[in-house]
Amino acid sequence: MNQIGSDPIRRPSLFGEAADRIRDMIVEGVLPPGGKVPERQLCEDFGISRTPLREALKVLANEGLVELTPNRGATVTELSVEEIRDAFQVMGALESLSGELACRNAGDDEIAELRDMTERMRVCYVEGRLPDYFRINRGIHEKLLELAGNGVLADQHRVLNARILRARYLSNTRPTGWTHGIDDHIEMIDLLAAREGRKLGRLLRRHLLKKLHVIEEELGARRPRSRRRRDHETHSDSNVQPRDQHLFEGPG
Amino acid sequence: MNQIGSDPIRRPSLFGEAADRIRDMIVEGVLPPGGKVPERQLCEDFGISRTPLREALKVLANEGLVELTPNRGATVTELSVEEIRDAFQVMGALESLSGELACRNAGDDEIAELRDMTERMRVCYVEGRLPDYFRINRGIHEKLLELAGNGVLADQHRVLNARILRARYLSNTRPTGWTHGIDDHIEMIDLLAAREGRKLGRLLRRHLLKKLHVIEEELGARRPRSRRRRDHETHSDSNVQPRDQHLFEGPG
DNA sequence: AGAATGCATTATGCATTCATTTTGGCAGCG
DNA sequence: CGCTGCCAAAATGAATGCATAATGCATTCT
Repeated sequence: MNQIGSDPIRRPSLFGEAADRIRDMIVEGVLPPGGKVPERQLCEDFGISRTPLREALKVLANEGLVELTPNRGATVTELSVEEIRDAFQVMGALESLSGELACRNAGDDEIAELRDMTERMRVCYVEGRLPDYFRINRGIHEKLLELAGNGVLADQHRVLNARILRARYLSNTRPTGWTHGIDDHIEMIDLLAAREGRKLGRLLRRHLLKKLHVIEEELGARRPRSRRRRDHETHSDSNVQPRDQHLFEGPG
Repeated sequence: MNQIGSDPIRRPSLFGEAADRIRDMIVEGVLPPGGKVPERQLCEDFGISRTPLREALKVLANEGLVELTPNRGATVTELSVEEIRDAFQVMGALESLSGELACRNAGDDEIAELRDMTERMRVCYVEGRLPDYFRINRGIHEKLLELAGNGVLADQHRVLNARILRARYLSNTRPTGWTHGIDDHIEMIDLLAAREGRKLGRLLRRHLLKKLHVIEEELGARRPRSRRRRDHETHSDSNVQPRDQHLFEGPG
């Protein structure tokens, strides 16, 4: 995320900080889905007045993390299985584009750097160091996004990422089906080096879909903690929506 | 955009209205790119105080329409050729997904409705009624988005649409190269009826890219009214970035 | 004379205050 | 015994006030 020059913009603005912190609290589940956002409480915790905090809430509402109901304050948006699926579908499209663009813009040195990161991630994988694994994994995807060189894409990705990370924290990510990630990432580098933009895009999409299915199984196993009374959406725990599989795999 | 029940949420909130109005003013060019947002002035015009208006500005900043610099207020973000290209690339990915999902969810009646809309649009085309043409055109894309049944996608689309509409108003959209739209739309319906999701997705992407090229030519012809001193981005007016063409057309 | 500096004005960010709505509880009634 | 309407307390939305940083201009120094 390098700017052109040295950071010309800093933001010690209270509302920006408040937005970041509340966003983190929502992502990490400190503020649970469906719960009210304690405006007064947060004001005291952050040591700020209501004005900047309310400005932050407006932004978060626009990002889809909280819901503002007139005269009834802010509540953290629910995390339905459908919304998680929706978010992953969109993220798949964004990452696909990210991969295609990265294929065009990446230099050999940057590809080498990514290959190195992938190798390091693989080591973390075999050594079972999850935090480092996730950190490098995130770094790789961010690097691809940076290589894409599309600011608008970066914006959309960042906003959507918050909504998706919520799902991860919600399902508490036990490393189920955690195995597929490595193979995909190795293939990513090869496709990137071969400048196979469209194939890389499709791979990124499938990669993301796998993550979705892992989370769906997690949530299906431990039962979606909300609105499961919508029983017309028969969520059979064994076979989770193969139609999406078909949709995204598609004909090669 | 039908909700499930009757609209449970309305928002007579001042900040929401202010955000919408300022957004429109920016999109329509009333507030020119690079210009300052006259906070005081708008407060008087809207008959509201500074608080809700400032909240609206925070939201618009998050949408990328204005830029907030600490202690120096809000300025309308510049519209560089690069950003327009970026926005269209992302929009291409979103509409592509929209088409794929719509292919899965559309019922025969809805396809018939879309075919009817397309036909009416074609009539407006041959009769040269531009406003109606654009209105129906927009309606078709919105209908596809609705059929996609992905709320997150709808959100992202709506936000990005504002940034893209700015470009259209900026280039003042003379109907240059205006002809291709019809053929594409007829093909869309056929692909939709044939449930060719991926092909429809690719078509929507190409369709959007055509629009981009039209705008790029408009802007290239009448010279990008800002920051053209960045001459390392050689914008040859004749041949506008064929690499994107290749990127998005791709191998069938 | 041109440029730099200090002062006054303005605008911005945040805190505080005010009006309105919602909510919880209680009394009255069915 | 349960339900409805009313009242008080809390909370929310918006307006205003205040301290600080930025802008414009006049003065002064070189």
